[in-house]
Amino acid sequence: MKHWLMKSEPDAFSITDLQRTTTEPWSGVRNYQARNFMRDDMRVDDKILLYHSNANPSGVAGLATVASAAYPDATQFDVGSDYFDPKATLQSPRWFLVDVRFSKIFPRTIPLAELRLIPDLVDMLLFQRSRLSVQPVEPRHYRLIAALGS
DNA sequence: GCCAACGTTGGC
DNA sequence: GCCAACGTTGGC
Repeated sequence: MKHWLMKSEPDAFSITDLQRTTTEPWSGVRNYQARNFMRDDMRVDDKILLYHSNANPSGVAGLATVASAAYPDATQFDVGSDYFDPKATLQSPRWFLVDVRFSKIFPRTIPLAELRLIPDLVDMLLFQRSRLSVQPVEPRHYRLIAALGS
């Protein structure tokens, strides 16, 4: 099983929103590397750290799981959507997503600034690739952060 | 709101 | 294929 970190801006879609909808198509990812992780490497039941960016504070807000295999992101075909992509076609979709299932809200968000101070997390990809919104997480990093949020 | 980091686009 | 210009992300 793989472990992931996925970001959302809580003003747009927070972990509380995910709790309410239970399962959500993770639409709007428009970065090729992030797409490739979802399309090629994610499996149902993989574990996810849900990260809030542009938040107060930014940090890991809770846990989720992968709830589907990858499939085309419908918003790429929707002219009215912010995520519309004129170069995408039904025959050859450019953007893919997975469904994400709520599992837990942390009692408090673990702030990025606090994660940076934890010696066992120094090699987390999050710190070097701060703009990658879907990224793999080492199992030991996942376990440590999940424990912090319990 | 500022700005650094960095991913993408497009001319050549 | 290189790289400058540009746009976006995201912390603060």
